[in-house]
Amino acid sequence: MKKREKTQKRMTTQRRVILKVLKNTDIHPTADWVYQEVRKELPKVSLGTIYRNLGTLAEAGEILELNYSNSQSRYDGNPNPHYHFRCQSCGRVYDLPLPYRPEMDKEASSTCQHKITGHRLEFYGICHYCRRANSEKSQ
Amino acid sequence: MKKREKTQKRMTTQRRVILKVLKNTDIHPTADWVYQEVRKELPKVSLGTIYRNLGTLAEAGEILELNYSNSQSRYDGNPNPHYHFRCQSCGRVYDLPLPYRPEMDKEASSTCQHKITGHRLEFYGICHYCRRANSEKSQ
DNA sequence: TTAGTTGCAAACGCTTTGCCGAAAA
DNA sequence: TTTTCGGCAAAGCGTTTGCAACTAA
Repeated sequence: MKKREKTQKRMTTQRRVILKVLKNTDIHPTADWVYQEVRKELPKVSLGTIYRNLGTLAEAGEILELNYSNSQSRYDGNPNPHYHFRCQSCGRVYDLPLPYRPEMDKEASSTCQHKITGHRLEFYGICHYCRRANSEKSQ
Repeated sequence: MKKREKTQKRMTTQRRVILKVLKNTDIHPTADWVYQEVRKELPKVSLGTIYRNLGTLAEAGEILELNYSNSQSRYDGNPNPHYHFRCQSCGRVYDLPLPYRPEMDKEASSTCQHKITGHRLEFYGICHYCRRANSEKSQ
């Protein structure tokens, strides 16, 4: 029951380009990758602006921040809840075409006294790209 | 089927105390909390030693590193796969008494070409402790 | 006009690492 | 004796923030 932020958000050129970049890729990029892309269009943009806007957009529910793992966050232009696969070899993140299961929250709620509002599920292993690279290497 | 590390690990006083501290709590502490606890017994221990040993123990499969979220890692003295609940208000992590579901890996595998070896599932919301604190505050 | 936003650079916080003396085996 | 490990402090790295100028509304 958090009170809505009072400050209203402005649609700036920078925010528009950042959002566009994110909506047009499915690689779940890091903040730095977004920075490099946005720079192609707005050469003077700063990394601080990228972070600030990614935060603003995530807070507004327009994108997802995938901050599993304590190294870098990755961002997803698709804000609908869905599951991911993360490659332990290269770090890439992929979407998985699995149905989202809100009933798991209910099941979990019945086992404890916490108020459960959602869950995050991430699979890991070796991605098809790295598997191929490895089998080529070992030949 | 990862190849065993060649270098053999020594059981030092520091490592023993760190492991003991972790096995005797269920709060999924941060490295710094472990540091403070270990210092009560070994006042000269350094934070670097804590981090090195937590890494070694996690690699050896004796503990789990819960590095969801890109802030601080938390550590779990129970190395068996299980699910957690994280409070979005205070950051505490709790175990959930839900059965672990290895069959989800098979189901996910059938939807893609990646080699899936496991998954991590974390529920979130507001913990019972914070709920109580909030309702008291608003009275 | 005015309150949110930007670019810049410095600061931050957690974690890792290099060095050398200490201690397991 | 050999080889890993620990204490210390500095470095690393992704991210955040303070500030003055700028700009959307």
